[in-house]
Order: sequence, then structure tokens, then C-alpha cells
Amino acid sequence: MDKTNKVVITKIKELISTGVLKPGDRLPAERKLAEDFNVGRTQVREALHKLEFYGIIKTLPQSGSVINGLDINTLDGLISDVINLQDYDFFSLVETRFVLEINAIRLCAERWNEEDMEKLQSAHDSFVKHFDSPDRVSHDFAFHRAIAEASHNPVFKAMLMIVTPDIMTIYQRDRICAPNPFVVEEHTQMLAAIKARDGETAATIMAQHLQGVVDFAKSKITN
Amino acid sequence: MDKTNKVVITKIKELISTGVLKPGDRLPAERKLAEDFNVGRTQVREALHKLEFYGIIKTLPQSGSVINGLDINTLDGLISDVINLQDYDFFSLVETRFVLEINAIRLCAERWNEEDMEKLQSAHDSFVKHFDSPDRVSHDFAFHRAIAEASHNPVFKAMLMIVTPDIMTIYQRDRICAPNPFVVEEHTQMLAAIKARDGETAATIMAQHLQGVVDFAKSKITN
DNA sequence: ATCAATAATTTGGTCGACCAATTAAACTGT
DNA sequence: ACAGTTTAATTGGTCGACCAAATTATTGAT
Repeated sequence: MDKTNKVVITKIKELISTGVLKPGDRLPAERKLAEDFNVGRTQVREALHKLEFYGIIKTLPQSGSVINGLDINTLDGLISDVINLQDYDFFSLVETRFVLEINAIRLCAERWNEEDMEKLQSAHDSFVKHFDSPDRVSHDFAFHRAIAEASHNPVFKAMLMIVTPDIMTIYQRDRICAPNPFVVEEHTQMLAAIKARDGETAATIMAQHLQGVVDFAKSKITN
Repeated sequence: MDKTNKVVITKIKELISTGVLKPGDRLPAERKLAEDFNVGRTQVREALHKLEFYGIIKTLPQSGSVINGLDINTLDGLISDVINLQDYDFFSLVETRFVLEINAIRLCAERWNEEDMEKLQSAHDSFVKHFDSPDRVSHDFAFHRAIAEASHNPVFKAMLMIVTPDIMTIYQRDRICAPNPFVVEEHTQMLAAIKARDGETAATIMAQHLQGVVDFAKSKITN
């Protein structure tokens, strides 16, 4: 994240922490904030965009930005997270993906409809077909995405989509992922369990499926 | 989200979907995109900021924006999510919180240190103390936040912080949360289980603790 | 022909001025 | 004194011009 950006968000956080601004209040005008903080209005605007994106404030055109009606402590922690967002450690990302995927496949097994199953089947088929090609990883992810989709929980899917790319970047960079034939078998078993509406079995296989990545992440920690 | 913003992101998505742009490629310059799409450069910049925030592109100063090296299908789904981001349904949010909190408290029980325990204890105490005050909800959240903090997984915590405010806004608006004395007892039991390093018990109590919110969300679906 | 140094162009980043909508103030008639 | 209307000030949104860094093209010496 930009440095100036961070400064502005921190200053706004101070205003809230010290009680100068309370939830429900309107923020000072962008121009005033820019002057107070000695930065350009552009930087203030970007910071406000980020805060709005996280649901911390709501900007009303030609009117002002109001602090959403959360309690101060929650706001405080939330803003801190926005500031420190960039430096997620790899293990935490993998750990989160582990939990999300296991629960996503459980929901998927409960909720899939005919359309979902077609997509799952087709994703699985093309993964098997392209297993020896260089874009094998691409089709691997397509299958996992289809599962997230069929969980019918958009929040789950969105969070997986946020976490997974970061993992892939690191995982592929370190090239640990030799074409492992077990992967195909595991995918096949998962699909069968989903088809049988057996969420628990599906979740178990998924856990085992992802264990390799978790172990890899753990090994990186000790280094 | 802004309408123009959505248009720009959709156009860029088209460029990727149709194969004009592939992962790893550099995007056209902001000025060119603005001209091609018949919008201002400001709108293009905002759209690119959003895409960068989600890790879809990486903007290099004075050089250009490159599409991150994910497979095309993942990119496609991810961008669709960014476009349709606003309308998370309440039940999906609650369901996600349910999963995250249960796993967070499990990790918390495993990983807390002396400093974490002090914060947990102090958060619990002030919740008990202010249970009859109007800002009871605030202290309730402070306790849950302390748990997320002590899980030592910043990704978990960040995601909880994203999900929880949305839930609170709706939950408080509909004012179902009458001061329930069981809540204090459940918090006490959770803290005891954490202190005893008993993650499974803590998770069980948390599940029971959040069941009320889940039921409430379920009831809203049928409406 | 090759490669280093330099000039010209292109790039994202920043700033200030202006716009339309909103809000607050001033006014006016009763 | 008050209500409704009009005017002035303030607000976030947008646009164009400019900046410094990075890239590309040109040049020139060997």
C-alpha cells in the first residue's frame, strides 16, 4: 500500500480513537482533511475510497462521508487491519484456505443442483484431460472454483478467490508442485462424494488433498 | 459501486475473456483505455485501483499495469465477483462468520500467550460489567475480536472484520438482540475452555453461541 | 555491426481549477 | 415571529495540464 495512504488512514483512525469523531458523524470535508494532514486531496480521496470499500465509511455525493454505525472498538480494529493488510504471511493464507475449502465443499455437497453438477463434471473432465499439459494448475483451480460456486455462498467464494491467488503465486514460484497422480484420484473421489451428497466424506478428502500445501507452508515457517 | 466503474471493469474483463489480453500481459495505458472506453481517465484509474486491490493486476509506477499470472478462468470468475460485490445476502455472511469464528477460537485455544490471555480476560470482564449498558454490543464484539486476535492468523481476523460489521448493521437494525443472560454464561465458558487449551470444547460452545444468529438469518430467508 | 550514451516519448502520479448537487444562510412577505 | 423562497457557500466528482520516473528510439563511437 502507498505510504501516504497509510498515513491518512492512520490519522482518521486517531480521530475516531480519541473520540473526536463518533460513529454516525460526518467526516470533515476532503479539502479540510487534506489541509489538516498536509497531503493532497487526491491522497485523501484514495484513503476514503479504501475505507468505503471496507464498509467503514459511506460517501454521499456532494454531501460528505459518514462513519458507519459500528461500535468504536470494532472500527478501531478494522481500520488497523486495513492498514496492515499487505503483509499476510503465507502460512496464515494457507490455513485460511484450508478452512474455507473444507466448509465450501461440505456446503457444495448439500446444495448442488443439476447445473452445478454439469460444471463440476466438466471441470473435472478437462482437469483429467489436461493433467500432463503445462496449464494443469489452471484446470486444477477451475475445479476448486466450481466447488466454491456450487456452495451457493458468495461470501465463501469471494474470500477463496482473494486468498487462493496469493497462495498460487508463492506455491508456483517455489515449484514444489510436481505432477502428482494422486491429485487426480482425490479429485475423482471428491466429485463422487459430492454427487452422493456425502458432505463429510468430501470434506475429509479435501482436508487430505490440501494437507500437502499446509505441510509445505509449515516447512517454510521453520526456514 | 459506481456505474461507470462497473462498465470499465466489465470492458477489461472482456479483453481478458476474449483472449486479447492474457495473464502476464501489460494493460494498455490509462489514457488509451479511457479513450477506447469513452470515459475519463479518473474512472479508469478507480477501476484499476479496485482490480489491484483484489490482486487481479499489479500497477507499476511510470511503467504500466500487468495482469497477474493467474489462469484465465480464475481471473474471469474473480472479476465477476468484483463487479457484483455489493449484494451479499445476509445468510451467507452469517454462515461465513459461523465458520470463521469457530475455527478462530479453536486456533486461539491452541496459540494464546500471556498477553493474549490478559486481553481476553479484560475484554470479558468489561463485557460482564457493561452488560446492562447500551453499549453492551460493543463490548460483546470486543471479546470476539480478542479471540480473533489471539488466533494469530491475521487473515482470519481480517475476514471476520470484513464480515462482522455487515452482520451487525442488519442485526442491530432489526433489533432482535434483547439482552440475553445466557450470552454472559457462554462467554465465560468459552474463556474457560480457551484457558484450558481445550479447542474442541471452545468451538462447540462458540457454535452454540452463534446458532441464534444463524437461526435469525434463516428466518429472514423465508420472508 | 555492436554496444553505450543520450534524447525523445510514454507511463502512472499529482495538483489545481471547475462542475453540479447539496446544504446552509439570508431574505422577504405576511 | 414565522414560513417559504431565494441566494450564497460548501461538498464530492470530474477534467485537463503538468511532473518525474521509466521506457523506447536515436545517435555516435569503436
